[in-house]
Amino acid sequence: MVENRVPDSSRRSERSRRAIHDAALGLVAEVGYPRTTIEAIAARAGVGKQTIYRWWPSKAAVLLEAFVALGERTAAQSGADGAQGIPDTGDLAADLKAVLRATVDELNDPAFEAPTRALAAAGIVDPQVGAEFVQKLLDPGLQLYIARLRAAQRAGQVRADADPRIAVELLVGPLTHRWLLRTLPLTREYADAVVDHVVRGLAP
Amino acid sequence: MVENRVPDSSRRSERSRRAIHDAALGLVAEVGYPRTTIEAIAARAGVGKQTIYRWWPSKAAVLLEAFVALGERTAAQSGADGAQGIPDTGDLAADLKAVLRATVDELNDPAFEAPTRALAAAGIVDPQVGAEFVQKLLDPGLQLYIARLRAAQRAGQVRADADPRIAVELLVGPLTHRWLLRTLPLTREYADAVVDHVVRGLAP
Amino acid sequence: MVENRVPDSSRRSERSRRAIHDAALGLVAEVGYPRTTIEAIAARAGVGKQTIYRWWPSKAAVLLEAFVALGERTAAQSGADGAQGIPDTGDLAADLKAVLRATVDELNDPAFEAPTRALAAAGIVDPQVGAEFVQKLLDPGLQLYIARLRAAQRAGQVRADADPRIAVELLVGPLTHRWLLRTLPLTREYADAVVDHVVRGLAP
Amino acid sequence: MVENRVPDSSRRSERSRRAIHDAALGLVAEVGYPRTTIEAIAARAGVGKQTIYRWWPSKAAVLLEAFVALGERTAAQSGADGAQGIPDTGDLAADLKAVLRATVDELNDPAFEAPTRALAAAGIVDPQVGAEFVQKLLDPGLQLYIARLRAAQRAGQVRADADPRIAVELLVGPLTHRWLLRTLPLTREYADAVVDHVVRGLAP
DNA sequence: ACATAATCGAGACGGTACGTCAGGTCTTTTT
DNA sequence: AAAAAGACCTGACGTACCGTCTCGATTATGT
Repeated sequence: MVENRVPDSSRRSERSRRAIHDAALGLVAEVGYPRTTIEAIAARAGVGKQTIYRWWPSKAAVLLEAFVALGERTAAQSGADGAQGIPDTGDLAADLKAVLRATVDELNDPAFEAPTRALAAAGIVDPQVGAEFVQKLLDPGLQLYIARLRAAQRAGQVRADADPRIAVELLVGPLTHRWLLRTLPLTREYADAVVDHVVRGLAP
Repeated sequence: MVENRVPDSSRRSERSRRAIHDAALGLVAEVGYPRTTIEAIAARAGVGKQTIYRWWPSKAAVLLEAFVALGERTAAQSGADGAQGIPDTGDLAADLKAVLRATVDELNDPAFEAPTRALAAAGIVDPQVGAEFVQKLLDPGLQLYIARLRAAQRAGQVRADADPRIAVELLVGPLTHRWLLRTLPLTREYADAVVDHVVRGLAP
Repeated sequence: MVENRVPDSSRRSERSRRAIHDAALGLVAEVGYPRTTIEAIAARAGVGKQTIYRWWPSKAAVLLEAFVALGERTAAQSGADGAQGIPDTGDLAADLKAVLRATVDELNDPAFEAPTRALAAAGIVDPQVGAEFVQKLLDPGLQLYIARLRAAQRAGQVRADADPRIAVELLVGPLTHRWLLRTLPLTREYADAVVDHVVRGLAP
Repeated sequence: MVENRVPDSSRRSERSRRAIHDAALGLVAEVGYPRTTIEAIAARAGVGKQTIYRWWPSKAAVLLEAFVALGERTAAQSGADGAQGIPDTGDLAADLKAVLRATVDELNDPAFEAPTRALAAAGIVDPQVGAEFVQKLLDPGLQLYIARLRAAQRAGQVRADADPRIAVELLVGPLTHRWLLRTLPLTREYADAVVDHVVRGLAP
């Protein structure tokens, strides 16, 4: 008979969790993901190793959670105003360009780049991690595009038979491709070009 | 003063190199990339560890070379006829669909999937590896698309001001996105849909 | 700034320590000292290598401790009666011969010979090891001789101005010399001859 | 059937042999015996490793030969006058003290100490090496003592029934003991004390 | 208010793999 | 044929982390 000890999460130390998040993010930024070890995270967080193993299944899971938490904190701080959607000025191409340019800037920001790359790579190899990565980090963003595209559809700017989920990938896929594989530099001009092509393809 | 001993590659054992390639590919297929250790590769190849460290900078480099060599061998075997280009039946969409469907099948083939994912992930994290990955594995394929798109341009089926390099990414990016991040299943239908959208966007 | 992590010896596993002792002694007896590797000791003891590196500075230190522990166990077992001194029958030469003959036998016993030679050799080269060797294994024995010689001095059988510490070396040095350097076979007769000469030289 | 290739020693390069001797002695002096590797000897001597393996069975053998050769060169240089024997002034004790004091000085000379200790230790563990060590380095010296003691016997200063070979060991053993095991500092006074005791024991 | 039970920091433990070093053999090219 | 050079297989080195485990020392309820 297996014990299957399930820790009592109501007793969990919030203090330790935060310390672990911070240590993980700090280490990834400083020495890179592969050299960020659980041992080092524990040491820097002033925490026993077991405390990490008790609550997370893998190093990637720790970093993923830390990253999500960071995102939430940042979002909560900057936007008490509410959920940031994609603006709707009526000009679909312009709206998409505005958002994708911001995405380009973010992807080129070293502070975001290192952990994001690490998580993406981990998710590519480990489906478990990948699923969480997509669900927690990627999907929320993509939903906003879908909403905006649906609005454009209702406004008659996009063909009615186009599947918005596919349309998002037409926009985001090329950007991701360049960024992940570093085929060519990821620029705002490139984002604009992608939007132009895609919007033309979606026109009624 | 740095020593930087450079081994004499003219004395290199071709026998060992091949054995290492085979061992690396075999192990990745059997136990997966992360559990493929240099120690195990050496043992299976009947080779000293030093022989690996002497000639390759990392596990990823070994696998990459092995994979490229495998591709070359396969190509040489199947196509004594010559370089496989993308067919040109005059119908751009149909031609692209044919090739991308084959790509979808390949990406869904477990035999190819494991090592390719591993290499892509390694390349995402390590620019060195990434550059080689792109140059050796990705680019040759992309060049074929570019050639076909240029032909279409000359035939007046594609807008003259469209940049073929960007056009390729519009096609390949979305596929890659789905495959790498596993957002949704990668199907032939999806490939067709992508082609349709992109070709429409490229039309004069 | 040096880290110099000192392990907490109160948490040390006595089980492992004993297993390591046994493995070390066993291996030295079976394959000899130079082919007794730390790796093999760890494997045979069912212990991680780090557990050895954590507590001992060198292979020689392990063997030395194991040998001393063995000696203590043997002594505790055979002599609950108490400390074995050198007998004092009143006849100094006879008493010394009795003990030195036993020493000769021990040195000729293959079970003792191999590890003792190994430790002696290690101590000759490494002063650290040598000091411990002398202190733990050699000195206790020599003290007994000194005590016996002092008694003989008080009994008027030895010149009052003779230094017992030097006298011991006159006895033990020649034996050690033959044994270590294998100049000639080490026999009981030789021991007797040495005693005779030395006792004559010490006579008042 | 074993090949047992015996190299043709008439073709041997005297140049290489000397270079190897020098390299071995230099390295032992600089980094100590254990860290003197065959690889390093070959590199410093500008010689292929095989050249060493071809002519010597072990590292110890190389050093031993180098050391003997050095001794011969030194002897040939200083004493064209002839073989250095032990002086015979008629005063046995004084003559022995003179020689043993010189020995003490030599043993305390760092330049001699390192290689001698290394060779002694190697010989203690490996009988092959030990035999050569005794024969080439130790015995020649001891023979001189034996000759001097026989002369003293003839002169009636030493008991006729004393075995000179044993007498030598009574003299040399204690010195060796102290030096090898580092029980106490090896001083000229100690040498004198040993001589006094031994000579008294040998008196008729 | 306190007993009791789980979490916590700490870190020793059995392991696996790392990347390096050297050993001794073998092959190639030079002398 | 021996020698210089050095690649090769082997095996051990000492280190870094892994994930598990035990050990007091805090908490943090729940009676």
